[in-house]
Amino acid sequence: MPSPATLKEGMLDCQLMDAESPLYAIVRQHYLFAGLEQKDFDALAASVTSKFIEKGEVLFHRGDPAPCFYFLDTGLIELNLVSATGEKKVLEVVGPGRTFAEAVTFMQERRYPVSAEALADCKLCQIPNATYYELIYGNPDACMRLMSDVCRHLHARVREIENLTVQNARSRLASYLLDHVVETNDDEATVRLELPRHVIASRLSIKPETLSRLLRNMVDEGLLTIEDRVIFVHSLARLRPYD
Amino acid sequence: MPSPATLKEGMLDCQLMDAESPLYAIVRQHYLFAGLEQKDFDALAASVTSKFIEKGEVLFHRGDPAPCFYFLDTGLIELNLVSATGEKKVLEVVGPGRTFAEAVTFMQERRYPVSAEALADCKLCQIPNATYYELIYGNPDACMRLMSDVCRHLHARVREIENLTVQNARSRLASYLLDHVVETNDDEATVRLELPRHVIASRLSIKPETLSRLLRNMVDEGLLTIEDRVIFVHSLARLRPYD
DNA sequence: GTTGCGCCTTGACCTAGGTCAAGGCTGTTG
DNA sequence: CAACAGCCTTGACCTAGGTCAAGGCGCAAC
Repeated sequence: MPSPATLKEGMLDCQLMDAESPLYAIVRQHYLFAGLEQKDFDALAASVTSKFIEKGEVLFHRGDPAPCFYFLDTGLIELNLVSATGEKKVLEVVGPGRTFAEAVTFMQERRYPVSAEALADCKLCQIPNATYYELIYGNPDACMRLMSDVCRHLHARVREIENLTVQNARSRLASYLLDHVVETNDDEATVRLELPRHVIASRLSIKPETLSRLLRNMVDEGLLTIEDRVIFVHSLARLRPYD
Repeated sequence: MPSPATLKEGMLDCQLMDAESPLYAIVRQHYLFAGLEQKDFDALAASVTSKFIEKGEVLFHRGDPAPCFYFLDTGLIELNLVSATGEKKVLEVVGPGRTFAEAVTFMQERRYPVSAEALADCKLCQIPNATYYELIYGNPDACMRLMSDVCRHLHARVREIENLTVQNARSRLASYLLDHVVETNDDEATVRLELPRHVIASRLSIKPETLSRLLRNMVDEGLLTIEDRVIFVHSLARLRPYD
C-alpha cells in the first residue's frame, strides 16, 4: 500500500492491469484497443502503469517529451494551451473512459502539443507510445480505428476554429448549452454545467465576466432560468438559431 | 480533345496517370504514396482521374459527399469555412505538390468538413477514397505515413486555435510574415506575399482594412518597408517577440 | 464564531478591431 | 481611350468583449 505522501505527489506509477483488475476489462473495451488480438492486448497491458494525480496538478506541459498517452479511469482532465503571457485557453475537458494524447504517438517529435491539468483527483493509465505503436503496426483494423479517431479530433478542431472565427461569444455559449442538454421535453430542456464557470468561459474563449453577463442577458430575455449549476432552457427554438 | 466549354465548366474528368505521364512520377514520390508497392500504386493510378478548374470555381462545398481526395498539380486551392451569414474564413491555402482532404477517407460520414475554392486555374488529380483505403489497409508503412500526416494537420489546427485565442491580430500578422520569409540577411529579411491581401486577411481572421492598418503601423514604426507584394523586414529581432 | 480564500457577479470604463463610406490604382473590355 | 470592376487604403465612427475594482456568497481552517 503506497503511503499517502507518495500519492499526494502523484509519483505512484505502479504496474496494474492484470486480467483480474476491473480496469483491465474497461480498457479492453475502449475502441482504440478493441481491435487488438488477445495476446497483443495482454502484451500492452503488461506495460501499462497507473497513475494518480490530485486536483490542480499538471500531468504534463506542452512541449514535454511524450513517452505515453493516457486512459482516464476516474476524474477530470483539462487540456489547455498557455501563452507566453500566462493567458490560458481550455481546448477540451476529458472525462472518465476516454483516452487523450494518443495522436502524439505519430508525431515526428514526440512531444505533447498541449498541457494537461487535473480538474479533480484522477486515476489514469499510462500507455507507452512505443509499445502501442509496435502492436498496431501490422494490425490494419486497429490502425483504421485509430485513424478515424484522429480524424474525428481533427474535425473537432476545425469546428472549434469555425466557432472562434465566424461565431460570436453569444453563439458559442448557445452551442455549448445545446451540447450539454441532459434532458429535453418538447421545446424545453435542462442543461447541467459540470464544470466551474471559469473553466467553461475559457473553453468558450471568453472571460468569466462575459460569461456571467451573457447568461444574465439570456435570463433577462426569458430564454433561461438558472439555479446554480442547472439551467432550464425555455425555448430550444429560440436558442438554436445561434448554434 | 475536350471542348473549351467542357474545360470551362470543370467537368473534365479524364483518366490520366499512365506510367508515361510526368504526373505519374510526381505523384509517386508524394509521401502518402511512396510507401505503396509498385503494383498497388499502379492499381491506384488506374483509378485516378484528373480535373481542371478555373480560378474562382468551387471544387467542393463543406458537407458535400466526399468520394475522393486531391493532389494538386498546378494552381492554388483555398480551403475555407463559410458561416450561415456568408462570413468566410480561410483555413489554409494549398500549393502545387500537396494533397488535401485525405483525412476524409477515415471519417464516419465521408463528407468534406471544409470548402475548397480555386485561387488560380488548377490541375488536380482525384484519388478515390475507397481505392486508397483498400490499398493502405494491410500496408503498415503507408498507414503510419498517413497517420503522421493527419497528426501533423491536427497539430497545425491546434496551433491555429492558439493563435486565435492567445495572440492578437498584430502577433498573428508578425507570425505570418516570419513564416513567409524568402531570404534572410542577418537581422533583416525579405518577405514575399504570394496571395492577395484580402486572402491573407481572412487567413489571419482579420478584415482587409485591419491588415492594411497593421502593415502601415509597422511601416510607420520603421519595422518594415513595403513595395507592392514584397516586404522588407528591417529587424527580425523586433518582429519576433510577437510570434 | 471569524478569518480567509475561491468563485461568481456587477458596474464603470476602455480598446482592439469591425463597419461604413469614400477615393485611388491597375488591369481588362469594348 | 473610356468605362468598369477588383482590390487596396484611409478616415470617421462604433461595438463586442476585455479590464479593473468592488462586493457577495459558500466553505474550509482555526
